[in-house]
Amino acid sequence: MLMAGQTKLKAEPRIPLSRERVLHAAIELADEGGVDALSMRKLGQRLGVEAMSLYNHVAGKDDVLDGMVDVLMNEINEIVNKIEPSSGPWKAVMRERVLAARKVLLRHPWAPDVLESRQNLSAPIMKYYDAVVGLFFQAGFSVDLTHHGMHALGSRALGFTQEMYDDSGELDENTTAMLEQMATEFPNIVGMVSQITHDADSTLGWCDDQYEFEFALDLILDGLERLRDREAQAATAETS
Amino acid sequence: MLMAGQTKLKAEPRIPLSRERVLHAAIELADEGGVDALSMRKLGQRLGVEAMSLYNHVAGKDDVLDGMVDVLMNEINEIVNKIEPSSGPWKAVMRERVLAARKVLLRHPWAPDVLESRQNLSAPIMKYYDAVVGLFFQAGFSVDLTHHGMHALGSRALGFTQEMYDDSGELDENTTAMLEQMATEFPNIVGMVSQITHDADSTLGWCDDQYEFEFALDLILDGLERLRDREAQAATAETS
DNA sequence: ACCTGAACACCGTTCAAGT
DNA sequence: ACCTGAACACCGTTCAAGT
Repeated sequence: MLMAGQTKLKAEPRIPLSRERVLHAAIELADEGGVDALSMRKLGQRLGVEAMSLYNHVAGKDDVLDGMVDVLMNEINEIVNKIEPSSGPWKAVMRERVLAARKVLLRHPWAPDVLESRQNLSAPIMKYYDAVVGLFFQAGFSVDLTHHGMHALGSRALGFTQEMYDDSGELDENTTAMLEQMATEFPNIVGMVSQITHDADSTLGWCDDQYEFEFALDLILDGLERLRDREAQAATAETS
Repeated sequence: MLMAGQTKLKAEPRIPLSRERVLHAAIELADEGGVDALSMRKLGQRLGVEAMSLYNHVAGKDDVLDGMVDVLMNEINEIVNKIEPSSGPWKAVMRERVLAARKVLLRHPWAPDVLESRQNLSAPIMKYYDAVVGLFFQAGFSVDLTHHGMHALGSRALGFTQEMYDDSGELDENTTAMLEQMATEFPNIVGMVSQITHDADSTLGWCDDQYEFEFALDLILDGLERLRDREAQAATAETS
């Protein structure tokens, strides 16, 4: 007899909990506040439920993190698999794939951290790497060179590298004063930074992550291609 | 009057606490049990003191982690600075430096994690990078190319890369059976792995981290050198 | 100046209890 | 079958109190 009143009072928590809903909430939480903001208690809170209820749909926090990666990788796989492997030279295709994956990853700042922290052999990740390996094969790379290439690319194959130096720092009058102080201690770095910022129009944000990523990616892909051609050349020389 | 008895009873905790002693104990703890095993409470326990006493010598846990990195980097700097920059071709010198740094890092499994987790601009790290930048300059690299080269190397300049795939896995009869199952889902990876392990003498540990690291390092250094030479060639062509 | 104990605000996870 | 509340064993850090 109170049914009407009940549905009116709280219409939100009608959708039943599920593994998928938990994972999506976890991704939202991490997108907003970073991986540190993700706790089982906050996750439960966001879903309008006690933290302990989550354990009915998820094995524990590790399982949540693994699941988040799988959701993300499925999203990436769906996108990169639309790229036709024979739509152009192998390098262009590889580039397009990697940069498409990167685009997705950039929307999820927690992804590099989480990806690197786990021993990752889940199906969606394997599926991704399998396609990359396949692309090398199709381009005539030997098994060995493909293997080394995968290692050389490392996390770059997925579209990211953990940046060691965050140089998005603004160069206000404070830091420029500090630069002079540092000039004696780190003459080469200071020389490099000051010359680059002087040449550019803007003094802030003196390097472009995207550009640097593509530079290194091309460096590696070009190098691998050269090794492939050298290998092929050596093989034909042997038979002649 | 009880002094003799006191010194006999506990002779160990005579050395007074200090920032340095805290940091070295932290490194020991992390070396043994990984970074997760490092807590302020356990750190205090190891030093025979209440956790809260540490705060007299250290600002907090973040400061401990920063300090650990600095201790490590000082050790590395001391070693790599013994390498004479003009003792050979730039690439050989760079290689030797990077691999020497790597050797130290390999003794501290927590280092990659901690290094990547902090926004690192401390003096010992800057000192390290400054020497690398200096080496590029000395080898005739332009400011821009040096800059891109630093980014391309990334954490590799320090001697490590966060491995995405840990393939030290042993291939026992269990996993080989699994491989066949996976063959349909990940044909390229399975093909690559099986062929490589078949060619090699041993079926376990089918790749050598050190070899892969050096392969990628050489790939990048070779690529950078080629770009440097092309730049120089373009410059002379312009003047003639 | 240095160390301590109790306390606070958090964690992940277990378990018996509820419906 | 699913959710809850209390509890356990941990965190980092603050603060008043001791010496």
